[in-house]
Formats: sequence, C-alpha cells, structure tokens
Amino acid sequence: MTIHEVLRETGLTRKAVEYYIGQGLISPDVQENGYRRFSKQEVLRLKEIAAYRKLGIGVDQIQKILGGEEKGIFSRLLLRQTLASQREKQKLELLESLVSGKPILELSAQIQLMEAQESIADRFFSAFPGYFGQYFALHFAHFLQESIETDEQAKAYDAIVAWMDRLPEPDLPDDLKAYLDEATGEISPYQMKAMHEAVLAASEDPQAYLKEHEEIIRTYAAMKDTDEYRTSPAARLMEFMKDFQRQNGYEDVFIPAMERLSPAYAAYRERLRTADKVYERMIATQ
Amino acid sequence: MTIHEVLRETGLTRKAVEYYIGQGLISPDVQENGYRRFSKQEVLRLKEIAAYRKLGIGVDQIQKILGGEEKGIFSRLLLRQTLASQREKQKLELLESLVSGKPILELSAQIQLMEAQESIADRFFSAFPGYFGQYFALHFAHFLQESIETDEQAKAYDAIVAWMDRLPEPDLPDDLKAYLDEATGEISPYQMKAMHEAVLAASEDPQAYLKEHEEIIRTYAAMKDTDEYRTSPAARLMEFMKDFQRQNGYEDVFIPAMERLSPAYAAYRERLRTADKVYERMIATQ
DNA sequence: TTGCTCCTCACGTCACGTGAGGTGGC
DNA sequence: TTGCTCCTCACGTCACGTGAGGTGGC
Repeated sequence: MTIHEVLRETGLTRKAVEYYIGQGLISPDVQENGYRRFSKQEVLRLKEIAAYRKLGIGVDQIQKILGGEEKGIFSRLLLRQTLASQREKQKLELLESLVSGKPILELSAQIQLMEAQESIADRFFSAFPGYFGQYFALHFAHFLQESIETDEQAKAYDAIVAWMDRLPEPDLPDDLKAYLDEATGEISPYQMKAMHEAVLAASEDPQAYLKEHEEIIRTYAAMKDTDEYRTSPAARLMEFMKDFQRQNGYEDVFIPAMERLSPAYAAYRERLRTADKVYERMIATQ
Repeated sequence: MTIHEVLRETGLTRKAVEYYIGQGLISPDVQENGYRRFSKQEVLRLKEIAAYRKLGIGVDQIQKILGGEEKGIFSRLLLRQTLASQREKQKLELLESLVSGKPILELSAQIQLMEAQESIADRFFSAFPGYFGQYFALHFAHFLQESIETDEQAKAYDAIVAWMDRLPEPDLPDDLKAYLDEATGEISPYQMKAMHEAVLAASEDPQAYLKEHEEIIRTYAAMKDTDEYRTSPAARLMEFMKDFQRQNGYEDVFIPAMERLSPAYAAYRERLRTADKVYERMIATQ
C-alpha cells in the first residue's frame, strides 16, 4: 500500500506516520525507488496508534502497549488521569473565582495545594513500584484536599518534597519485580479505589467494620500465619517494602510531615491506632 | 532585588524568569555589571504570572491579562476548559473500557466522536467572534454526545468540517467589534449556560415555557419593535450575524448536516419549529 | 586565590507542522 | 513535457530544563 492510501484509511497525516516510523512503531519496507510500502498489519497498527494517541497516550507508552510488554499500563494511566482530572476540576473552580472578579493572588494558597497534590502523586508514582505507587498516590491525594494556609503546613510540605527527592529507587529482586508487575496488571483501578475506601471506612468505625468482616479477617490472619504464605512472593514483597520504608524514614519523617500538613490525615492516623488495638483484641480472643 | 531573592520569593526557576523576560512580560533594569535588578512591582508581577501559569493559562494569554487588554478572557478560558474537561471525562470512560479488556479498535467510533466535538467546538470558537463563538460551541457540544456509527453520520461530519473550513472571518465593523468585546466580558459562563439551558427547556415544552415567561417575552418583543432598539449596536450586531450566516449557508449547509449527524439535534430543530408557531400565535394575540 | 552568584549561548524536549528542494511515475 | 506523488532535510512550536563556558563580587 502506498502512503496516500494509508493516510486516507487511517486519517493520519504524512508527518505523523513518518514520526511513528522514526520512533520505530512501524517499519515499512522501502522499495528500490525509495517509496515506502505499507502492509495490512502496518495499517492496522497505525489505526491502533491513532486511537491511542487520541486518548492522550504518549508514543513511548504506545510502544510498550503494542509490544505487549507491560500488564498494568492501562490501569496506571487510568489512575493517573483520574487524579489529573480531579485537579482539572479544581482549576475550573479557581477560574470561576477569577471570572467573578477575585484577584489571582488571593488564590495562591489553593493553587499551591494543587501543585502539592500533583507533585506528591507524581513522586509516589515514580518512587514506589507497581500498585504500591498507585495506591499511595490515590491514598494521599485523598488527604490533600484542604489548602495550605499556615507556615507550619508550608514547611511540612517542603519536608515531604525533600523526603521524596531523597528517596532512592527500591532495588527489587527480579523475581519480585516480575511478580509485582503481574499482580499490578490484575488489580483494576476500581479494586484500588475499593481498597482505599475500605481502609477509610474501617478507620471510621473499626468495631463495626471488624465485626462485619470478622470471618474474612480471621481467615486472612490465619492465612498469614502459614508457612506457605511466609515463603510466597506476596509475603516477600510485603517484607521488602516494609524494609524499604523503614530504611528511608517513612514512619519517622514522611508520616509526621503528612500529619502536620493535613489535619484530616492526622485524624485518620489517630483512628488507625485505635483500630489496631481493636484488631489486636479481636485476634487475641480466638 | 537580585534574581536569587526573586526566585525564593516567587518559587519560579531562573530559566522561567528569563523566559518571561524574553517574552516581554517583565523587563528588569540591567546594571553596569550585567546583573539584573528586579523591582517590587516586577516581583509581584512574577507572582501573578506563576499563579496564572499553574492554572494552565498560556504565556500569550497572561500577557493580555496583565495588559488589561481583553475583558472576557477568563470567561472564554473557563468555557473552553469546561468543554475540555467534559472530553477528559469521556477519555477516562474509554480508558476504563481498555482496562476491562476491550480492544482499542472497537472504541474507534466513540473516539471519532470526541474528536468531532473538539474540532467543532474549536472551529466555532475561532470562527465566530466573542460570545457567539462561545455560545455556539457550548450549544453544539451538547448535541455531540452520541457516537458516530453510520456512514451517513460520518459523511455529515465531514460536511460540517468542510463547511467550517470554508467559513471566512466575519468582517465586523470596528464599533460593533468593540461593542461585542465589551458585551462578551459581561456575560459570565453561567449566564451562557443558563441561556443554553433555557433554550433547551423552551424547546421541550414551548407552551409551558412561554406561559411561564409570558410577561418578559412580551416586553422583549415590544422592545425589539422600538426604533431605539433597531438603531442600537445590539440590533445591528444581530443583523450582521444573521447576514453572515445567510451568506455562508448556515441554514442551508451546516444545520442540515448537523441534523444528519445528530438525531438529538434533528429532534431539537423539529421542536423549535413547533415552538416558533406557538410563539407567533402568542404574539399575535395581544 | 577561592567559592559563590550571575550572565549568555547552545541544544534538548514532545509530537508533530510547514515549507524547500529534489526525484520518480505515468 | 506536465502534473502528481513521494522522498529527505531543515527549521519551528511551547515553556522552559540542562549544561557549558565565562565573568563579577567579596
């Protein structure tokens, strides 16, 4: 097929196609006269590329998708976009204030908070691998809805950013990395949201939550106690992440800073402590 | 003030500040030794620039805002962003389908529709001046929520795009242009939305609508009948736009294509015709 | 002299768009 | 020969980021 036909079939421009060739997404044969000849598969591929691009997916991501490399790529994109879309909504609200005559400098506190949300979510995504990054990003975004007002909050935010900047890349063993990638692909963003909301609900009223889910929780606790679990990749992954967090001051630096930044988060942590006690009591009374 | 202090106060980077200087947003004095000296006003300006940038406003727009040039700039941005945000939501839904395993090529029809919405809204924004562009963009976006399924719809869409591409720039006289800019600044996006929704509601049940607003409508009709109105810029603007539409086949090419593209729009036009008759009857029975 | 601040290029980014200048096909 | 298709550079976009190489201040 000549390029002219390809353009008509795909709706792409010549330059776009040439760009994809340059990036190695397709590599059509070149004839004697220098003309490119496109196969049917390549046209199909171009149609896919065009569709992905229109959804806002970057060319490097598309390359991975077409290569079938990564499993959880759509979930990751979806979660990222969901958070981005939340921030867009906030921007709309701020634009509305501008329309109604508010001076821009009076919106600084809210704008700063938006920035904070974005950079913290981004950092979690890149700092923590697989679904950990996604879960943390989602979880902490939830507590970053209030604005940064006081000086102490501003300092806490700076501390968080500094902490995240210092975070090294976790050096996961290859087998755990493969396991994590696999597992991440299988967790949908809904499940992720559901997990996040379940944790929130549990912290709100631990007694009720534990009672309602007592059976599952007991089964889960028992499962965690088996040798089979302890040698499973799931358990080793958990251990690895706990170590990683401990070594990098997650509990000692990051969490306290979050508590200073967000009263809502501080309250949540307080509730968690109570919940832990309730849980311990429940597990103790077999 | 030296640049170092400026960076600390504004949170900007050196390169960002240099870029704004290059674009002429600020022009700090340059001392003998080549160092730049920033005044307090310039620092304030930089803070404003930083805030606007974080809301996603482009540097050229900021230039206009700081120059106090245009009135309706925030409303226009808000409307544009509102439409963009609607499309982002649709993209999220499509990403969800991908996560649940749907092949990308099965989403083509919906993706095409999104593209159609975007390009049609964009074209209205740039083709029709002031609030006309905004109103049309909003109005037609509403009817572009169904997907492009049939071949006839695809052709209708092509016809619309071709029509808009052929549209010349309306050559508004200077005084009308000034009037329009002024008026556009005074119409908030809420009012625009309210207008749009009022028109929809009126078309749904013209009898009820006309009855409920009979007084206002009669007053308005009477007002339109005065000499004072007929020589007003508002009336001349209306006349100009009607002429412009007539000369460019708005009713003969664009509207029929919209009716073929969107069954919802076709139904709306049908209701409008009924509403017109009801209106004529009401006005006739003084 | 040393370490720090500041300056001005030059080049890169991302996904193409816009030509220019030249060749091949019919 | 003519008009059309196709090719490969080269440069532009937007809002900066990343150095390199050099000077000024204390």
